[in-house]
Amino acid sequence: MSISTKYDPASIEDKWYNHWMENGFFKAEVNPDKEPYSIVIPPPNVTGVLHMGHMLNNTIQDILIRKARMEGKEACWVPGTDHASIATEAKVVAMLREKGIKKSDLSRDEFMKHAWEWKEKYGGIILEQLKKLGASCDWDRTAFTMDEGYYKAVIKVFVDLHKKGYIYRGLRMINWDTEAQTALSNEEVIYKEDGEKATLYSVRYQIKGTEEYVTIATVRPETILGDAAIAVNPKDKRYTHLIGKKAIVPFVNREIPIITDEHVELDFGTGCLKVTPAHDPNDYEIGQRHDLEVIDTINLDGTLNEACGIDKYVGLDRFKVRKLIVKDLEEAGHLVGTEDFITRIGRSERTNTVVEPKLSLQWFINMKDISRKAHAAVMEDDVLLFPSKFKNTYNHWMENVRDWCISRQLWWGQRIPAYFYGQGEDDYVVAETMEEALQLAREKSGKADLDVANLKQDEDVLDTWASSWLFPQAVFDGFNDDCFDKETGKIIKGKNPDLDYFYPTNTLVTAPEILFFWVARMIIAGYEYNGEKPFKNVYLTGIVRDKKRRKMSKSLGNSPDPLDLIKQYGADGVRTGMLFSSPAGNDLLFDEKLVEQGRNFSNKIWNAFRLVTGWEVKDIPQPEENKLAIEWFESRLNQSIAELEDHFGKFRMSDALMTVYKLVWNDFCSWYLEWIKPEYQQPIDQVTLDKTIALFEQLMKVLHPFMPFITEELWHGVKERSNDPIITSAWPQAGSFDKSILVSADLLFEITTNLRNLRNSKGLSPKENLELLVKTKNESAIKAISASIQKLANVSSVSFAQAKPDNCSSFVLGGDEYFIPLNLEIDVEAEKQKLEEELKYAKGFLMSVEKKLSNEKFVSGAPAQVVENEKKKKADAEAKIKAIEESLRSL
RNA sequence: GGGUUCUUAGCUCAGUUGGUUCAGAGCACCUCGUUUACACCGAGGGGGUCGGGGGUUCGAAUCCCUCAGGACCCACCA
Repeated sequence: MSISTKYDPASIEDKWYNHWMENGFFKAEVNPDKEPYSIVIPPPNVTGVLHMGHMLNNTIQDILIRKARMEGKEACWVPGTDHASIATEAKVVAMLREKGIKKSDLSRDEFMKHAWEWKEKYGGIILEQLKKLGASCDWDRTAFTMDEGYYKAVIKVFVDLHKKGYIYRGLRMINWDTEAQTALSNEEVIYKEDGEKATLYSVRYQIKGTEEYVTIATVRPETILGDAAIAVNPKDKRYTHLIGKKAIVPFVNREIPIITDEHVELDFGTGCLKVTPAHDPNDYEIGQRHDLEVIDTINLDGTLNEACGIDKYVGLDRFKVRKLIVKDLEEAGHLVGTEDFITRIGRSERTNTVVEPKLSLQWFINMKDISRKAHAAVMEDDVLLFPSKFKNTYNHWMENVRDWCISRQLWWGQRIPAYFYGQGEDDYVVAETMEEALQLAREKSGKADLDVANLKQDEDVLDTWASSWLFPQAVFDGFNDDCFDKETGKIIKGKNPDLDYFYPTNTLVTAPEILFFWVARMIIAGYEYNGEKPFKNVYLTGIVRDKKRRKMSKSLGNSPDPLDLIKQYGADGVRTGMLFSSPAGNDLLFDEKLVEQGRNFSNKIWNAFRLVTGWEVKDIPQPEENKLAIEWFESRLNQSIAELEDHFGKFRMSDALMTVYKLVWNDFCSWYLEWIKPEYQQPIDQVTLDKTIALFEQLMKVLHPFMPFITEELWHGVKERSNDPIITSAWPQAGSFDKSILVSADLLFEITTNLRNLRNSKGLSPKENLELLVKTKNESAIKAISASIQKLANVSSVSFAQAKPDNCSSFVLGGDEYFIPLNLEIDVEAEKQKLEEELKYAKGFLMSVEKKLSNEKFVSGAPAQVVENEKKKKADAEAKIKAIEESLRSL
């Protein structure tokens, strides 16, 4: 045999991927004769690189799409990338900085030119990497969320939602990233799990006209200069006498009122809260309730401004000022004390800077009404979440849905199509183009002489999610002018064949982290624009962690390079490795050993192939036992396929793989092949070989979605079939199976195992021939499998006996006794002990069964079937006990 | 603080409506084996009483209560 004993993935993976590509097997188009099956990829960041999370996620998608393709569906997997405005802009800014270019020195157009250049250069690397994994995406459909059509779709939706009254502009306290200088949505603010160390400062404020002081506690003393009030709880008796009086802000000597508000907690700090409406969300709300002045003392870049009233702080960073002011307060005698304090500081997901609450004019989508159908869709199982536990989370979020801040103070993204023609807050119009805007502006302002020069487009761009939430429609060009009706704000059916055919998509595979960021919003957009869900199933993968349960991250250095892994273990090995340990909805504890197991599995398959294709065929009769082996494996295969379908139906991918894994390794390799394998260097009969190859082909098919490369290679290895690749072959259907054959084979396997065990314990070589004598009431059952017993257990003869011959070892199965004559000294004591242990167990078991059966309440209360089963158990146990006792007696 | 959820062999997990020996799987582990597809292998084996306690029931890993310990989501105390 000249083929290597090791499977070498590197030598074939590119070959087959190119073959699939060249033949257009990944392409999907409208085909009325076929049922569509579509998946849209969760678009990775355009400048991102492949990490383990992508590997898991895309492996699952590829499995689903390949299976659907084999099932004869028009399988369409749309790939794409996301422009990821903050992340990408940050990268571009950093790149420019390295070149010595400041963003602030560039015009918007110049910056965008750099950004596009960057995108062209680095964008899409991640998609190339996905090809190495075997991803069978329809690459001709590759989408980008800033493509021209996509860009227009986003703008159309903004205009439409504004028209429908869902979009509004408002002054709100938002999360401000002082480094990226943009607003962030709540979801983009990260709080460290255990909080962060901070210092809680106690500062005293003098009460006007007295020598009395109130002491407040704060972690942000730099905001003192923006204080507008001191608040106490109305129930707090300690301060009742101060209510209505004025306190004096240190240094600036502003007089601020002492007010009461329920928000203040009695037992925190001193019970006095300084209220800084400009720099704290809660304080802002208190300010609203009490009509307090908003004194904004912090600039967009995090430095203090003139409003703080102290010249020496102006222009300094908030954290520097904090240090300075603490020192100043101390010197002035206002600092009463400090203590260490653990608090939860919000940081920007993208830049990691401490988020500054900031009042600012931003654009929002009012979520309450627009999300109603999307909420119901999940609750009523129109959209299914896997695992379903996320239904609760989804429900909770949707019930408390908050308005979505969609403006970002960046350049890289879809620019908000709002055009201002005056200084007033309301002096703007929203339109797709400058021309339309001009017309609208003339109408709204009543100034017919307005021209383009008088219009100023909003500088901000939209949140990235405000583009990716349209992904399922936009990738099929669902907002083009033909099918998107601007009057009704709906996508009309019958105008876009692609969309009509592939939408709604079937399954979305993504991470739970973006259930609200993305999934919920896509569902909202689906109902808003198509009046229909964007996908039927949502499979939520776990997070890939290392074996210590730490999240994989660059800084920890615990994340392997996926491409290295593929090089080392093969794409199929990596795919199966990832899947071995990813139960639905649970985190994947990644361990390279899993990938090793995947590689080993590839090798096992490879060697089964070598065996099956290595025999010489001769015109000889088919051995009796081979017929049984084939019948048995056919039944096992059908049983396994049924099980596999069940797992797939429930999105239990790990279990699905495990079913196939065990079928191949245990049933096919360990039992079937040993069963039919000819003696060394002996030929095989034609019938068995043909059947075996056919069975092997079936195995390759069920393996193909999991392991596309090796299965394609071996599919072509067993037969010349240039125009008939496995990727488009027909998925096997689960046929019926003969239960009696499975039962019969189980007995065969049990006998074989017992005999192997005997050899093991007696130190007998597997090569040594043994004889088997059976005492049974059902000789025909043994006769049916005796040839197979001889083959599998290396037994020279199987015959029947009425009593135990001398010098035998024995075992008991069911009510039957099996004797193996040995030319050895039998250790009678050991045999006895073994049998007595079995007897003890059997008797104990019988007792528990009898106890149940003698319980009248059980017999009358339990269903007839259950009682019947107990009776059978009793009879079986009795037969077994009898056989063991006989064995013991004859020792 | 509000909510959701989990705790089954050394590890990662199955265990559908309580009842077929339901206590399972894969990996790991131990013993033996250089057998003629594969040592990236083969054969065999030992491990848990289902987080603790209480209850319902003829019967509970499976239902209820309680305690302990995780995880996640939301909100957030200056």
